[in-house]
Amino acid sequence: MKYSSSKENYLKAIFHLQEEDGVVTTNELAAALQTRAASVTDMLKKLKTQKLLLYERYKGFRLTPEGRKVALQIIRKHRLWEYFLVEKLNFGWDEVHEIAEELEHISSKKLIDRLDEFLDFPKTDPHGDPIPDSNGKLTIVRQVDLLNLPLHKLAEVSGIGDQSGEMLELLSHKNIQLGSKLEVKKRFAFDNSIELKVKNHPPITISEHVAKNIFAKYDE
Amino acid sequence: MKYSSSKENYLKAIFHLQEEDGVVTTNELAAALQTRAASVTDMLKKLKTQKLLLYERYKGFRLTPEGRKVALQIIRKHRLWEYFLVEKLNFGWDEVHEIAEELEHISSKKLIDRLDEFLDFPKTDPHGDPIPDSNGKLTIVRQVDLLNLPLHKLAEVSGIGDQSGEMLELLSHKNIQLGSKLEVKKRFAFDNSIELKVKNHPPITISEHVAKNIFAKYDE
DNA sequence: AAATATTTTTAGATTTGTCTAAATTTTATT
DNA sequence: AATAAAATTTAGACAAATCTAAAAATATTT
Repeated sequence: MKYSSSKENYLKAIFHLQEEDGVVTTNELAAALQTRAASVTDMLKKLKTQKLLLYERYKGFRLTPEGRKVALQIIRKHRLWEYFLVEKLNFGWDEVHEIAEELEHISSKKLIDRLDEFLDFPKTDPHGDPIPDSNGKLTIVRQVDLLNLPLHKLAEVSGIGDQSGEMLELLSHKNIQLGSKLEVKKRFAFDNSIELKVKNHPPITISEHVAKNIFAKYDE
Repeated sequence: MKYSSSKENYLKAIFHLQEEDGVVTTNELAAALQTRAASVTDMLKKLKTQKLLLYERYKGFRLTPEGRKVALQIIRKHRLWEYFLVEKLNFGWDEVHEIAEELEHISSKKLIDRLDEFLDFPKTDPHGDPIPDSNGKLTIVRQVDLLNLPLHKLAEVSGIGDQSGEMLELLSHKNIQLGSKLEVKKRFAFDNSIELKVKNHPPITISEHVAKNIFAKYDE
């Protein structure tokens, strides 16, 4: 089935807001799409008749499995094009969004699968967001602090909580930086300290306090 | 200025029909765009108010310089995307047209100039049609038989008139085939025979009769 | 040049997506 | 629980692009 660019944009926006908030409201969606609440209501009714949305007036709405599938295809296209623009055409990661907003509505599935192959099946876009695969399956990337990272799970450092000079000095000494690949080797119940293995470096130990302030992401 | 996909399609179709026929009629255009004559008239009026078309009712129409410029930008985009699809994504030359019909309406000029660079500034698309440059300038490709090919002008064999077995045998022996790059080194007034240099082969001589049946294209 | 045929245009409708303003429903507050 | 506030929906309108059917202009044939 083919849908208009406008419908695709609604589906995509609902999907994203659903992820964030759990529930989506008409006003929220209107704000996200830079349009009016009345226009949103109109479109919700259309999406409902096409069975892309479960919707009852005044009672809120959410995507059907089919609506979710369509949304994921758009997101796949958006993120693959962004990757292409940055990696092949040398755009900066901050200037690709607008162009990808247009490219994501090109309909050919074959095109996007070939592009995926050409780019060597990237797993995330230039902003670090995951790219759904050809079947619309999204590898969920969990982001947790190191206290909650499962044992022996390979993860990538994606954020630092306390960014004080002291913390950064400590991290630098322990060879931990954004993008570092690491895994938790052992936890000590006595003081909740953690033994870590950072890729290409010898094992180290960090305190509970430090562990709480390092965030890492991993495939589910 | 940005124009709707529909307007861009009209401009492109008028440009192509103008090239072919010199004059374009409402019915012709309707046929080319798979639409009705009444719809064409409606759009012609809109294009006129936007100064993209010179048009008087019942009296025919033609593009203004501005309309031509817009048409050439669309054609540039179409052909660059076709080249990309064939050269980078391994599509067959016969399956790219439809996809390029969508891609040609992506608006970013920066995108298309970067793509051009990425593709190493190709001069023609996979069908051999010329790609307008960033300023909308179209390198006109002349196709002539070898009797009329200017001396020392590098050209590419693009067609064979007499396709008899005898002719093909002769061509094969002389290492001439579709796509061969060649130039005329000398003409002999005595019998109108021609000395040719085919790329990567020693010089050869062909008769007037043979020369008349080989067509080649070159940049003007 | 009159009659006929063809082409082109107009008039009026339709569809998609949007809008404003008013009405309705739900939620929050006194 | 009554009232006020906020959110949502309806009603009616508009622009873009298209359509059908009828009218007008041009071209062709007798």
